[in-house]
Parts: sequence; structure tokens; C-alpha cells
Amino acid sequence: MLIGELAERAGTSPRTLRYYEEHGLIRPRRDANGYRQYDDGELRVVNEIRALLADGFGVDDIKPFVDCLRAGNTAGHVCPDSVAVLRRRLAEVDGYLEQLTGVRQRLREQLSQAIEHREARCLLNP
Amino acid sequence: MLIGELAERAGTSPRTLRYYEEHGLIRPRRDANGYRQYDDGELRVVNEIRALLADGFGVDDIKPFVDCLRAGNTAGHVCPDSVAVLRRRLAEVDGYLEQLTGVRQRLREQLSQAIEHREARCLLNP
DNA sequence: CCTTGCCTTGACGCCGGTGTCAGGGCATAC
DNA sequence: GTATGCCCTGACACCGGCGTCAAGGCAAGG
Repeated sequence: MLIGELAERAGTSPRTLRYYEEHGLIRPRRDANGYRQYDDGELRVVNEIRALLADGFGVDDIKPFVDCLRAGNTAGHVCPDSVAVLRRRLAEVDGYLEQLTGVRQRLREQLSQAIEHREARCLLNP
Repeated sequence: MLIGELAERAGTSPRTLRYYEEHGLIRPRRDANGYRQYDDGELRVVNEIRALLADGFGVDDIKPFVDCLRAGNTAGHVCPDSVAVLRRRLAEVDGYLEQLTGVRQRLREQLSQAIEHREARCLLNP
């Protein structure tokens, strides 16, 4: 399978696949032409990568998951290294959630203050 | 007050204040030397700007708040334009929260799967 | 032979708030 | 005069996951 086909099957672009390769996530064989040659299993790997990226992992966090899949495991997240990354990311997400929750509360306070302010003005100018 | 003093009083840097000015948020007078001259009220404005940035607003969202403060209001968020921006940002934050919550749930599922997987392996190799 | 369409590598652009460096002016104190 | 320390403008760097363009090779069909 050439890069264009894998890209289409994975719902992404050749550029993206080359980017993953540049970061050590995939290592296709090369044809005599120099063309990248992927076997069917790589589709799963690419899907795993894209799922992790969509969940906010960085490319450099993803390597353990890929290695885990390649080692023959049924899922990329069952290996110790993956678990460590998962824990780290979970803590990070919890931090963001806390922060965003604070922001949300301040926004709501400001909105309700603004509404009170408008009502007060109406009472002054009846 | 020169830019260095205002920067220190606001807990930031001259570079940052020039950036705000570049984006139309502050408009200091100029001394004969060309030095920026700020009056004391600008400290409040800068504090408002920094509070909004810390809550995830972009510099271009912040102008209504500054204008509102300058118009003599007790707070930057009581004017209609500010309220519109607040609502937009609140919706955005709600979106992020939803997304992050989904991510968090997936992370926890994967972690618990990994633990189950390890336990299963222990049972197989007693 | 020429076109078409895939492939290759390399490199710049984006976004946004700020750090940082370059190169130069002004002010105050010695 | 000069040393110090502030000020000025302008411009590049950062981060990260790509998009996109450039310039060229290879394969297959007319």
C-alpha cells in the first residue's frame, strides 16, 4: 500500500503520515523507487495515533502506545509505559478542567452582575 | 508614569504593554522625548486586560471591556458589547469542558482496562 | 513523446502572547 | 566626557500539527 492509499483509508493526508514517520511513529519499507510501502496492519497504528492526538496527546507522547501495539498487544494502552503517559495526561486534563471550571464560574458571575447592573439602571430611569 | 513603572506595578513587562498598545487596548500620551506617559488610571485598565487574558480571552476580544471601563463604568463587563463577548466565551468554555470531560472519561477507561489486563496476566502466571 | 498523476525531499506559514536581541537616543550622576 | 539605566522601534523565536508550494522523479496510457 502506498502512502496515498493509506492516507485515504485513514482519513488523513500523506503529509500527515510523513510527519508521523519523521517523529518515529511509523517506519514503512521502501520500494526500489524509494516509494514508501505500508502493510495493512499500519492502518490500525495510524488510527491509534489519530485517536490519541484527538484526545490531546502530543506526538512525542504517543510512541509507547505504538510500540505496545506493534508488540502484539490487543490495545496500545495496556503496556506500562503507555500507562505512565495516560496517568500524566489524566493529571493534566484534571488541571485544565479545574482551571476551566474556575473561568466558567467567573464568566457566569460577570454575566449576572451585568444583568443586575442593567436592571438597576432601569429602576433609576423609570 | 513611564512604561517601566507601569509594567512593574502591573506585574508584567514593557514589551507586553507595547503589545497591548499595538492592538489598540491602551493609548498613552507621549513626552517630548517620545517616551510613553501613562496616568494612574491605566493601571486598572492593564489589570483588567491581564485578568481577561488569564481567563482565556484573546486580545481582540478585550477591547469592549477596556472601552467600557474608560466610559466610567465601575467594571469592564457591564456594557452590552462586553456581555456579548462574555456569552461567546462562555459557550466556548462550555464546549471545551464537554470535550475535556469526554477525554477524561476515555483516559479513565483505558487506565482501568490496563489494570484489568495486568491482573489477567497475573492470574495466568501464578 | 507527452500528459497525467502519483511519489520524493525540503522548506516556509499559521496562531498568539511574550521573550529577547539589535541598534540607537535620552537623562542623570560622576 | 562617560558610565549607567531607562526609553525607542523593528524583528526573529517559540510551540505543534499540519497545509501548502517548489522542484523534480517514476509509471502508465494516449
